[in-house]
Amino acid sequence: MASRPRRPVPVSRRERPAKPALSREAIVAAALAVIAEDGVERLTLRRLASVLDTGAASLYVYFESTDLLYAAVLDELLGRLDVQRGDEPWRERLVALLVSYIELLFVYPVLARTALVTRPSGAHSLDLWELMLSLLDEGGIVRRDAAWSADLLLQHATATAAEHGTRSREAGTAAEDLRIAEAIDGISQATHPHVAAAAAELLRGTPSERLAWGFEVLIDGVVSAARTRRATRPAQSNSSPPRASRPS
Amino acid sequence: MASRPRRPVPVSRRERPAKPALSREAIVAAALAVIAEDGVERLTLRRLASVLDTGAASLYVYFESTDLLYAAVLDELLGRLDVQRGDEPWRERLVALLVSYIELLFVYPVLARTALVTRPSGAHSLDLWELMLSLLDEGGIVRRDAAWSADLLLQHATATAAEHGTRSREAGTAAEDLRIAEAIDGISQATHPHVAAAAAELLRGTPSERLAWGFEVLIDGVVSAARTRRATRPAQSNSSPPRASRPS
DNA sequence: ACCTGAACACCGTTCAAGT
DNA sequence: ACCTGAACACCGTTCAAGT
Repeated sequence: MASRPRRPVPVSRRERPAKPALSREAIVAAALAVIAEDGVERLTLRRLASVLDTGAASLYVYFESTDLLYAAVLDELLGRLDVQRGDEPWRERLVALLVSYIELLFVYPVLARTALVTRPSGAHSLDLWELMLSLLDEGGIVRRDAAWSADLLLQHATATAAEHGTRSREAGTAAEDLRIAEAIDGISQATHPHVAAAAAELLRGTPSERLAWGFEVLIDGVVSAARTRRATRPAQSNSSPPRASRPS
Repeated sequence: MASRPRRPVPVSRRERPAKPALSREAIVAAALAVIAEDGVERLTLRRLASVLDTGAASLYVYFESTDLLYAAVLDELLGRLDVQRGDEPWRERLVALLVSYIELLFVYPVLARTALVTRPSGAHSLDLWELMLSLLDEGGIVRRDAAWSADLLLQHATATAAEHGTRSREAGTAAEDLRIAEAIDGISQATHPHVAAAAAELLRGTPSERLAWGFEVLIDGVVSAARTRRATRPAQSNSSPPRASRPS
């Protein structure tokens, strides 16, 4: 071991190229390495740039903002989603897909929070949407409802991951639980009878029980809404109204 | 919480006292002033401290973190929520309440994003929960479902405000729309037939149409789930399982 | 066109030293 | 206990000057 130099001095062929060429793919790959090494909270432009042996400014050639970078990283991670399911009914497969999605996001709450605002639009997100829409189609949900339903289900999953994932990871979880418990203790039976009565229920259930319940409720709602619409408005027009304007 | 009498300002020579005493109330009031003047994006500890003529460190005597401060500010804003409704049926009043809530949060997307992680637990949030639970009770939703349902409905509203409020306010909205339109244009009919077919539907509808649809679906789901549970598990135990453990 | 160092304009939080 | 200035340890983004 004495003969082995601690650090390979520059040779003609470097084993680890000091400076890989920049590209969207290389940046995303480096981001995954940073996440694996330091956790997703440490994924900043400066940290990422230092791994790539450059300055943060260089990354702006490939991504207009950190949010778009995060979206690309999440899209890459979505490629790891295990979506293959056998011949179960559509509803079970849909729930399984959503659970996989949320479990993935749970590990990266920062990405979940960004995804709420800047949705990934890469190839793997497209695959996810395709699968969700095909499952809803299998379930007999009409196309218009299917599009909005997929959006609703994904938003629910993303928001739950953003909320829950963060809290479970931070040191403040115990303090947060205490704060909520205190708030509940202070509830007056006289002024807030329903909250007082429901307090125990609010804290009840495991996260996965609540998650499963939430998905069932959403899917029930989607099925029920689709049924209602079919019954009351069978001749719904499919012509496109003008592009949606956003409320100020 | 009874309405506090307007603070009798001691008539001194100063029109604007240079240094009001610090307190949770004074800090929240100053935060509302900062928001009104500079917008909610400018609500930082440093900015807030400068309005209060002190250093940011002083605020830590009253709030452990910015998130808890934001939660207190949002709770105060929830006091402005117009919740009085006449004798409409529970469902209409519930939707109206949720729409009011979301319209409020729309204006303060930063607070909405924080509320997703650190829920306000002040007096006005308690009032909101009380009203929601009483409406669900009126709708015949059993207690356990009511608690989880209120949570689901509020999370949906908060997440929608966090997502949409931000986007409509930022300069990047047009760029974001363009990005999505481009992603949709690039969809292959061969590999993603359902997405291609649903693309138009995905962009359709005004925000308020989608919002209304979402609430209807959620409430349908809640009603449907409650009905199913009543039918299939009438003798559900109310004993408390051990405190929920969070998935790692 | 791509890349860079340096600068710009900020952050939240902690802490020793006051009162 | 409350308050403070200063420091600590960072941020994302822009821009002029390179190649």
